[in-house]
Amino acid sequence: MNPYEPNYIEAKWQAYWEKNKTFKVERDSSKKKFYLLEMFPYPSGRIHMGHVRNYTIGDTLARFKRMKGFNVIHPLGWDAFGMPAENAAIKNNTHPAEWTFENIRTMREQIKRLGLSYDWDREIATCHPGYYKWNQWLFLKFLEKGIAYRKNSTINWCEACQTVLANEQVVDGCCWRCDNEVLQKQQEGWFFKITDYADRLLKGCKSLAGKWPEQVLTMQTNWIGKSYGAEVDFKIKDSDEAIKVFTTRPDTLYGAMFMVLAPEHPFTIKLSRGTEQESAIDSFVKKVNLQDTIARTSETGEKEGIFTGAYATNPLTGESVPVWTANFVLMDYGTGAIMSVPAHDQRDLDFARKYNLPVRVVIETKGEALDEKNMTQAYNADGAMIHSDSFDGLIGQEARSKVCEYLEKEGIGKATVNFRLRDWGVSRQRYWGTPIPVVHCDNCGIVPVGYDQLPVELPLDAQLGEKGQSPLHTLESFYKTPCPKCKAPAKRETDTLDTFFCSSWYFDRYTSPRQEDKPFDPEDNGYWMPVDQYVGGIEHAILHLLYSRFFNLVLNDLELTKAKEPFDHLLTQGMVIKDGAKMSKSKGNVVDPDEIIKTYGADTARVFILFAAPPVKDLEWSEQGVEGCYRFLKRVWRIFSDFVDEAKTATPAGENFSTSVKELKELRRMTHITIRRVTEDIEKRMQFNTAIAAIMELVNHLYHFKEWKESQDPIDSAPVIRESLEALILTVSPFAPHIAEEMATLLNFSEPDKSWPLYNEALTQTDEILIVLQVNGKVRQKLKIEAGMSDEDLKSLALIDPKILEWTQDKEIKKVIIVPKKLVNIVVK
RNA sequence: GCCGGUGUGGUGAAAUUGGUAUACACGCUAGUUUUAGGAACUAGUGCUUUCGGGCGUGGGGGUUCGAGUCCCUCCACCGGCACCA
Repeated sequence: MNPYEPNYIEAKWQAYWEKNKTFKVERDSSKKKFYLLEMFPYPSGRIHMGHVRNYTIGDTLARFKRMKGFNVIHPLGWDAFGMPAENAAIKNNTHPAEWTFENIRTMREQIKRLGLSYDWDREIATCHPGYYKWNQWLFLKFLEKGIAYRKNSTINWCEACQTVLANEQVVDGCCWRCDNEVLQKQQEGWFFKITDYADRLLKGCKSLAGKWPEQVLTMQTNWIGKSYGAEVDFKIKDSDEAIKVFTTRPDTLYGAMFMVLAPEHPFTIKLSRGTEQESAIDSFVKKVNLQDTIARTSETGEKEGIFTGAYATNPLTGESVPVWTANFVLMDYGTGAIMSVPAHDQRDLDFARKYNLPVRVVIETKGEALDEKNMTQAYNADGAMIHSDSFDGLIGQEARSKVCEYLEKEGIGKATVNFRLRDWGVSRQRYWGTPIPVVHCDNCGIVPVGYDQLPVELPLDAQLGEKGQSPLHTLESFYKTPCPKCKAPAKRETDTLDTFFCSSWYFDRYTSPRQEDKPFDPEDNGYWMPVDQYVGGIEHAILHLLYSRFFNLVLNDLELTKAKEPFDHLLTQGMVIKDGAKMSKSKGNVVDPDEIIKTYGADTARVFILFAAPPVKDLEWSEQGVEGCYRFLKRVWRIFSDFVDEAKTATPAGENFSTSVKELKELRRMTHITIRRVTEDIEKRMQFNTAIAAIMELVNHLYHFKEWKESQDPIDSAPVIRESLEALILTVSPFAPHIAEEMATLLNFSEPDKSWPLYNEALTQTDEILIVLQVNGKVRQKLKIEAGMSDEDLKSLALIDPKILEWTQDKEIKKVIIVPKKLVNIVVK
């Protein structure tokens, strides 16, 4: 037979799959569905190893589930709007659309060379009007529902990208995309009320426990940042107004010795008027405003503050407390004002010491009593309340509840919760995105574009500004439009939507990608959703994965979708590493997938990527490792070739087959053990590296079997060999589908033969089992015994074993522990 | 600081329920074959040893007949959050 020629085999099968639309699926309520999805790529130019890893993991699972009889939907599309297209367009003097579609063409071909089982009829590109029309449609629904709203606020601005960024898109004070420093600016824009969904998003996190990586759930939980506490009113002296504070420690209220307002708090300026602090406050506020927010909110930043000149009343002690303002209090968390309890909060203590403010201990410590005058470490653990009137003695949660009850009764406060999560800013001052479908009219204000007027098309004849400014702002033919309501001349919104909008529901669109009258068909969506298994990088732990969960809840409320969560199971794959660093162009350590495919074939690339590390771990690229996998596939091909003639016409050994030849029994056992191991490794553990290792062992065994057979008089082994080869082909097929298809054809498989093989438990058993004999927990002997031997017989056998006797003679046997089918441990003294 | 994760041969890794530590692969060594290189095949490969054995899963301690696995503690590295009241 011919040598293994991956290029020939792979081209042949890829053409076959394409021509026959092998992986096209339709809704079929008689079949159990499985939705397998990988995070869709940004068409950046060419695919990289990270993509290959992502899609290989997904494809292996998709193929496995298909063989298991599921109706598997496995789509791919393009996250096609976004900045890089604009940057490339400016650099190469082309148009973002041209650049994007050219990249899609290139990457699509590359992806096809990997032999991935996609239903290409469901392909989408988010920059296509047929897709973004529905972005706009959804935006209008959000507007109607009050989820989308406009406000003027402090926003994150990236000067390099010339656009606003959402909080989730600021990483360490820098732009997530270009890594330039992010500035704060006052600007009006569109926001989504993700904060309204904070609690439901949090509850969802709990429901996903065990199905999503714990790390991702923890990150989302922290990002949402729910804290339980109380809102308390501190009456301003000589005024009817009160300052509202949020605290997580109402049990320390008796120790609140002063208050601190954020410099931006309206009361900061207001309270200082008419006091001697007036001008000092003005210059302090000005100074803090000039401070960079990132530096201001870093823990190492110097705490600076100043007295406002005003006093308020501690509602429980009735004492007058001075009201300060300081740079470390943030306007957008809680109420923008805090009560300071220096004895029980480190920041407050540092501040009190710096400005000589009083300290009072109101929580009893476990160890040494605190020294109010000299303490430098605040005591922030729970403890019994002291110096707190009738509350004395109450501890922790109970203390906090009792204080809240009292506050509520007196009408001066209440128990409340606070979130760290902020609303999602979605306006982008960019060109290559979804136009926001509203019109600004001098008479009518903000007017939504009619549903029948969608899509508001992105003009393709626009010229990008030199610095990347969006041409929409200056393109009259785009923005000049009559008001949809009063028909007077008006101006279209020229900002576009954050591209994360597109990726927040694309998985819904896949369920009916060509639907023309709605974003997707509810029946299709109800059948296919949720995504059963989502595969992607951890970098979207918060961004895309949180936004999508939020969208899904809104779509639930709009009665467009039913699934409670969009992604039932999530697998976050590790990075691809070479020479100790993530593969990247800037590090110059990239390996081109095309080159690997050309040299070794896609099957080798796939097997290596799955074999080198479990999916969740980082994967170290190794050319030698790739060669090892190539060698493995060549070994598979060769052993198959050696046996194919004998096996071609045979009926595989089945239930009723029996033989007394030890080697044949052993090969059958190996075959069935392999099926079991591979099945469980894929299905229960998603550990493809050990699944492939198991197949390697089967192949090694087949070589040994062949060697044995050649040294014997001819025997009829065809049914057993056939059974083994079938198992080999089928178990290897999710990993290396091309070689598997080729071998299946050479063995004349029929379609039903291609379903996932079952193992026979009885055949995985041996007649003889190996028992480990231990003395005091140390291995001293290994014994082969008959499988049916009783514990008693085994014990006697162990005790008279000469090797064991060497260790037990002259010693008292205290105990003998027998673990069935595994070991005997003799405890001596 | 808080939360989460990781730590096993020369290397990537395995050990699923507390039961033979290092499966599978890479590399290396020797051999067969080959004009050579390569490839393929065979054997060996944790450390140590007085050849009985002893030691060995980041360090220390504990529970147990038995610990890579459970508990305590410390160290190193990675990731996230962080003046969040």
